[in-house]
Amino acid sequence: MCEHWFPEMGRWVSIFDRLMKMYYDRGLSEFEIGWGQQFYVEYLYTHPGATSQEMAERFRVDRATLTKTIKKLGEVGYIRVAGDEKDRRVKHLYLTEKAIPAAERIKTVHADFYETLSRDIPREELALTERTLQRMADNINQKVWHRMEEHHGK
Amino acid sequence: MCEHWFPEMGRWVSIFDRLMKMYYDRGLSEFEIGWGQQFYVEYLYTHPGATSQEMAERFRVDRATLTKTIKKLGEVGYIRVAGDEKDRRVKHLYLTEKAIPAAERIKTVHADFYETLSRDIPREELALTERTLQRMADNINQKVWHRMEEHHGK
DNA sequence: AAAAAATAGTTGCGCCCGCTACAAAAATGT
DNA sequence: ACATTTTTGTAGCGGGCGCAACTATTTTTT
Repeated sequence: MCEHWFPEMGRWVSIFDRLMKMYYDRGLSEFEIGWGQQFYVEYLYTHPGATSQEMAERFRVDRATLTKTIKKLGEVGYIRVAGDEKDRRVKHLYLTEKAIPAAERIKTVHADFYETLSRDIPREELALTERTLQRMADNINQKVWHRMEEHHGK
Repeated sequence: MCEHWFPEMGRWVSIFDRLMKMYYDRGLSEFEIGWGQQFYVEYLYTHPGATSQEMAERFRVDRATLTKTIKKLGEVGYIRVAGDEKDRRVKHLYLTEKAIPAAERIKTVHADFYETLSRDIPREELALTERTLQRMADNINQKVWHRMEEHHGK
C-alpha cells in the first residue's frame, strides 16, 4: 500500500460540476433562469445593490460573462439597475418582485442539493472537504493570476 | 460558535472548475487541443481501443458531447478510428503518433496542476477530499439518474 | 491642468456541454 | 422469423463561459 496513487481531483471536480449544473437546471426548469443566473440571484437576494464587479470577484467569474448574465436577468425582468451617483461607471443591481419566487426556489434547490450530495458522509468530512476545496481554489487562483501578470507584463 | 454555517460546496466546486479549465487551456495552448479533449487523450494513452461509450461512463459526460470531442480529435489528426468486428455500431479509438507529444504534455500539466493546488495542504486532507468528492459525485449522480428514469417513465 | 494609468462595464468570437430527436445495429420477446 | 426494445453513436440547438479588444469614466502622475 501507499503505492503512487494517481491524483484525480480534477476528474471528480469536473464530474461534480457537470452533475450540479444538471441538478440546478432541472430544479429551476419552471422559472426563466438556470444555472448561469442562480448564483447571482441568490447573492442579490441578501446583498441588494451589489455591483457586477463585486460579484465577479466573489464568484471568480469573468466580467464579460457577468455582463451577459445581468443582461439576461434584466430581459426576464428579474433585476433593476441603478447607476451610482458618485461613480458613473458603476451600476447597482436589485432584484425585482418578480424574482422573489425564483430566489426562494433557488434556496430550496440549494438545500436539497446539499442534502443529496452529503448522504452517508459525516459532517466533519464535509466541512473539511469544503475548506480544502476553498484552499485549493485559492492556490490555483494565485497561480493563474500570476501568469496573467507575466503575460500582460506586470 | 457552531452557528448554522451555510454550505457553499457548489460555489467552490464551480470556482475550482473554471480555474482548472483556464489552467489547462493555458498549459496546452501550444497544441491543437484544450480542456475539452484533454481527459480523453490521456485516457486513450493508457487505454488504446477504448470506445466512446466507455469514456462517456468514466467521465459522466453526455454521449453527444463526446461525439463532437472525438470528431475534433480526428480533425486535428490525434486519433484513428477502427470499427468493431462483432458489433458494427461501436468504434474503437487509438491515439496517433502525432498525439504523443500532446499526451505527454497533458501528463505534465496534470502533475503541475496537482502540485499547484496542493500547496500547503497535508496529504491526508487531499486524499480525504478527493474521496469525499467522489462520494458526493456518486450521490448526485444517483439522484440525477433517478429523476431521469422518472421522466422517461420506468 | 494635461497626460498616463487604472477601473467598470461591454461586444464579438469561439469552445465546451447537455438536451432532444434521430438512425443504425444488436438484443430480446413471442 | 418478426416485432419490439435496447444500445451505440450523430446532428442541430441553445446556454454558459473565458479571452481579446474596446468605450467611458475615474484616479494617479508629472
